[in-house]
Parts: sequence; C-alpha cells; structure tokens
Amino acid sequence: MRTTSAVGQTGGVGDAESAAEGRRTPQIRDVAAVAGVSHQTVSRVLNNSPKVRPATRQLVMEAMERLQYRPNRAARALGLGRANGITVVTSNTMLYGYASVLQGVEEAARVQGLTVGVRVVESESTEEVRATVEYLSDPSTGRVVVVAFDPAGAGVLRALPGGVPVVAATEAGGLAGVERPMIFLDEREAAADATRHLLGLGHVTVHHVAIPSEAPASARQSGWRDALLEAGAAVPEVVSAGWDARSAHEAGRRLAADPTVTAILCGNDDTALAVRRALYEAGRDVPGDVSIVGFDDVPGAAYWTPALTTVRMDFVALGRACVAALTGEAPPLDAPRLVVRESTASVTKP
Amino acid sequence: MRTTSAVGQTGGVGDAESAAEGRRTPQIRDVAAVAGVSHQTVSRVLNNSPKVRPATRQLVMEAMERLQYRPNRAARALGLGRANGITVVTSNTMLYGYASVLQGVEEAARVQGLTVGVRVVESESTEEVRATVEYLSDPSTGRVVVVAFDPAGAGVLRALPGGVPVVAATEAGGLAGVERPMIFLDEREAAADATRHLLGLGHVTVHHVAIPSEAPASARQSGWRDALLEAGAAVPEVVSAGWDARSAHEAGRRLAADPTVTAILCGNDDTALAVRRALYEAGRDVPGDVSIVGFDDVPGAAYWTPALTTVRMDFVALGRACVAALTGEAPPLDAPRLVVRESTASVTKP
DNA sequence: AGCCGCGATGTGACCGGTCACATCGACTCC
DNA sequence: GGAGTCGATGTGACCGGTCACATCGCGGCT
Repeated sequence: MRTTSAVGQTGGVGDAESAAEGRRTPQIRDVAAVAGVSHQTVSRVLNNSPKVRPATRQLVMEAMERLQYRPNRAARALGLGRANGITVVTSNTMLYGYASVLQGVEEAARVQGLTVGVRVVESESTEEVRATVEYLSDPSTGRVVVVAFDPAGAGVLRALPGGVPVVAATEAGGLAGVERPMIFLDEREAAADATRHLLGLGHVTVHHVAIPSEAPASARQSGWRDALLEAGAAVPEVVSAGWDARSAHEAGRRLAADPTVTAILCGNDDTALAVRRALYEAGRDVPGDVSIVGFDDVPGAAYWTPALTTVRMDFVALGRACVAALTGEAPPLDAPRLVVRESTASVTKP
Repeated sequence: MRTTSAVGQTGGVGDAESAAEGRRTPQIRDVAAVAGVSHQTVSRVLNNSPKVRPATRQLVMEAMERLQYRPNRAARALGLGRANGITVVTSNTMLYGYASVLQGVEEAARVQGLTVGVRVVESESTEEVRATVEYLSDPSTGRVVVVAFDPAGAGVLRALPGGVPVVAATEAGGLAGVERPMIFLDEREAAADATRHLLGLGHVTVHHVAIPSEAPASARQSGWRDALLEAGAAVPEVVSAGWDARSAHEAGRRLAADPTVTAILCGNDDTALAVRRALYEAGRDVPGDVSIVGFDDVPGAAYWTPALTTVRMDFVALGRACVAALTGEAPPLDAPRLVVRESTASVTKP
C-alpha cells in the first residue's frame, strides 16, 4: 500500500485524472485536482460544511463519483483525534436484552454514518475490566456505549477515565455513584402492574425469581414488593437465579416444591421458561395450578404453550436512545408495559 | 487534541519524561525518549518484532508502563494501510445463529488483539448492498467476515471487490459461483439422522418446514429428503416459512390441519416453537400425536415443555473458525449432532 | 474613491504510527 | 588482519485526512 502521492507532480486536470485512474486508490487531493479546487474544499464537502458554494459542491461530488473516491476512515480518525464511531461494551452478545441494545445502536449509528464496534467484558474481574478500559483509553476509539446491566459493565463504567465520551444503558434508576449520562427503561411500574394483575386474579401473594442485578434491589423487584405491600399481601423471600437456564430451573424447583406457591414473577422470559419446566416436572400445570409472568417479551413469547404473559421491554429503542444521547438529544422512551397472555389465570383451588 | 510534538525539543531523558508527564497523551516518540531508544525500536516492541534484544525490550516496556502509553489504533491503521480488526457483516444481530457467529468472532478477535466492527445489511436490495460494499471498500476497514446465511449476506459477498480480505460463514456446502474462502457447519448428515430417528420411531414419513435459504435446497432439506428416499418413505411437499414466528406458525397450522402428519422436521428451533404452538391450538399433543425436531439447539431448548429434540449447531465455533481462517489456519469444525430429548416419540395411533 | 467586513477558498503543518533504507558494532572467515 | 555478514538500532519520509491561518474577491458604507 505504500504509494507515492501525485500532489505537486500533476501539471493539469487531464494529468490529474489519468494519474487518479491509475492503480492507486484516489485521495482527496486527486479529487481536488479533477474538480479544480483545493484538497481542503473537498474535505469541506465531505464534512457537509455550509461554507461551500452549491456549484462548487456539485463539481466536487462529480469528481468523487468519477474517481470512485472512498474516504479513508483511519486517516480521518487520526486527523480528527478520534474515530467517528461508537463502540458498544457489553458482557454478552447473545442474551436478548444485550443483543437488542446492540441492534438498536447499530441501526441508529448506521443512519448517521458512524461505525460500530463491539467489545465484550466477560466478567467483572479486575483484569478483565482493566484490559477493557485500556482498550477504550485509545483516544482514537471514539464514543462509547456501555451496556451496564450487570457488574461487569458497571465495573467498566466506573473505571473509565473522564475523557472518554460515554453513555451507559443501565438497569432502571441508573447506577449509584456514577457521574455519567445513563439511559434506562423504567419497568418499575410495569412490575407493580404485573403483581397487581396476579393479585387481582385471586392469588394470595406473588413469588419472585430475581436475575442478576447490579443494585441490591432491581426495579422489577421493588415494583413487585411495593405492589404486594400496597395490597397488604405477604412478601415472600426472593429466590435468586443466574443468567443460565440451569440456575433458573433450580430456582423453579424450589418454588415448585412449595404447594402454597400459585403465582411467580420471573426476572426475565428465559427464567420463566426454566421455571415453567420445573413446575411441569413437579406435576403442576401452568396456568392451571400456577401462574407465571416473565420480563422482556422475547420474540417467541407469544408462541409459547401457553403463551407467556410478560412485560415488553423495548431494548432496541434503548440502544437507539444511547446513540441519540451521544450525538445530540436523547428522546424519551416509552415505559415498559404488561402484556397479558395465557400463562396467568385465576386461582382455581378451593 | 491538536498538540505539539516534543520531538527534537527534548534535551535529555529527564526532559523527555517531564514533557511526557504533561497533559499530552504520550506517543511512541515520548516512550522512545524515556527509554533512551529510537521511536522505531518502540514500534518494533509494539509489534513483537523478534529483532529487539530482550534487555532493550524490557527497557521500552518499562517506559510504556511509566508513561501509561496507549497505542493509537487510527495512526497504526493509517500507516499500515488497513485496520487491525475484523468487521462482521450480517443481516441480523439478534437471531440465534447470527448472534452466535458474532460472539465467536468477537471472542477469537479479542484474544488476538483485534478490534471488532459490526455492519448490518438489512435486505438484499441493490441499494443496501451497494451502501455496504461502499462501506467495506475503505481500505482502512481491515478484514471482513460476511455472515452469508441469507440472500442479503450472499449479495454483499458477491458484490465485494477482489481486494478485500474476506471469509464467509455460509450455509452448508457454501455458495455456488463465489470464489471466496467459505466456512460452514455441515448439518446434512445430522438432518438425515433426525429423519431416520423419526422413521425409526414408526412414523410413516416426516414433513419439513423450511426456513429461508440462499440455495434452492438447503443441506437440512437434502439430508431429510435423502433419508426419506433411502428408507423408501414418501417425500411430502416442503412447507416454507420466513424468519418470523408468524409465518412459522402459519406453516404449522397448515400441517396441523392434516391428520396424517405425525412427524415434523423444523428448519430451526424458533420455527419449531411456533409449529408446536399451532399443533397445540389444533388440539394435537407433542409428542403424543406429533413428533417435532428443531435445528440449532438454542440455550432454552432443553427447558422446553416438552424438551426439544434438535440438532446442535455450534455457531460460536463457526465464528471463531472464520477469524482463524483470516489470521492463519482454520481448524476443522465438529459436525452438528442430533440431540434427542422429549419432543419425539413413537407413534401411538393404531 | 477608499476602506472594511465577510464568505469562499487555498496553503502548509500536523495527527501518531509504519516503512524503506542507512548505520553501527561484533563476529566469522580466509 | 581486513573484508564480509548479520543482528540491532536509528533516520526521515509517508499514510490521507483535518486544522489554523492566509488570501482573494466582492458588496456596503463613509
């Protein structure tokens, strides 16, 4: 790729074009020569500067088209001091919430002509966090979106040096003690709605299987608790599960063993799947014997058997909002909403 | 970020360090001054060149540590001619197979110190493909992995100029008429195994719900067909579905309406979910009345009710193999394997 | 008429790495 | 003992954009 620049050697427009049509990939100076302007004017056109006469802009655009010019992102990043792109830091790319945020970021970034990078932090270990922060400390990294739904993401957010332009997608309420722009879906009220929905069906109380959370009590959990207290219902002990199906299944088994359990609010849909399985194995029907509610509304939830009652979380919009916050003004997000389907029913027992 | 270089102004090691400890982010020339070597030697250390004496290397490393030096990826990409990273081109980031490949690429790339970019092609429209190819035509893009499971990805692969270093993750068998390195999971035999498994359970024949495929007949489909022919069973017409649950559900309804259907091989697990739902709505039990088999083995499949018999596809390994192919030698991939669970059973009807 | 202001454009240095080639010293070989 | 060789290191140009600042031309104002 080491080549010689034609600048200063071209005698005129004709020469410039023939040189540009050679093997070398054209650069702004070639475009400038063909259009009969300076390289700086070409740069201005590339950056949509308003200080270019329409006629000149047209000339430059035609030259770019003729030469099949493609801007070099690396050179731009170097000159600019930082890349014109967004790096998404996440602890996972496959789980529904995380993947959806990534999807939203990509959509929004692509529309604005920004590149998208992905960096996974596998755990909250000091070493992992340090390596990730080091990676992001390169000033040419550009803007960053940290998906801080869990300790790994939160750890990166806390350790990030001040100079890095960042927005975090967090759990509802944000992260305590972090002075960074944070955006989140507030499902607290929806969790309360779900709990009230179950109580309204005649359940004496509602149990909760919690998924990992950075805060001591997630919004899902506090919405649930408040609705129970408000209704004067007993607040059962929270059962905790991890992200994996196995631990959710184990949590489900514990609840299935207790005959007084008739309603369960699960931390997410994946958890609900495993809990439902555990209930099935214990011979308890859903929703005949036990009602369950999930969180997220994964694409297949409506096609479960029975179809899952859950809270719809628009993580894609969350991702888009993060990009908006990084490049301008973040729009307000719609609040998550309970979607009632078939996995919840009235208590049938005497 | 516009700053002045200290090169040529530093009088000695002491000066160099104090200058470097100033506000400016250090560059290799600062590290060189502190270590008492040339900037080129620092560059060699960064690139693990064997031509550096261990003692010298040690000196440079200490200087980097002391100055908290972070290499600038943009500058490196510019000098090198291309970025030291991998861009994943995919039509989706949320569907299981696509997300898994991305995960695998990220894992492998991170280990090698490569950056990972994501670019979504939403459709196979000329405009979308053109924009994506243009994006990738920037020489500073670096290496590319195209996830070509569908027409959109395949379109990009076909339109990509020759100079771009690329590897494609494709359907089994690769893409006809494409002269590019292609890597894939060959599930043909597993599809045949699944079909034989069902026939062995006493089913007269097996129906197939196909998901979108770039080839006229996917490996899943041909493995299925061959196993049927081999056993002398009738080959029913293939029912096609899209990626969305709705179309899979519709396909399921058509099959559920036919009382002779007792075994269905679904194009993937998501499809199986919707098909199972359609069977349920028609009052047909799984696996009592109808046996179903999926493809992929999504994380929750073992926790379905009934647990899904499916073919395990290691897409993460596929992603890792793509990176390996781009940076060295691609390892052989394990063949997909049928995992028998609860959704398949013997025919009980008289 | 002459001066000023301002929009449009041009000039040259600069971002922070890498590359090609020069240099230097020790060691081998005849 | 002098020339040749080779490994380790240094020097300066270069990658392709952007930035700060200079310049140019033209209309309005006194």
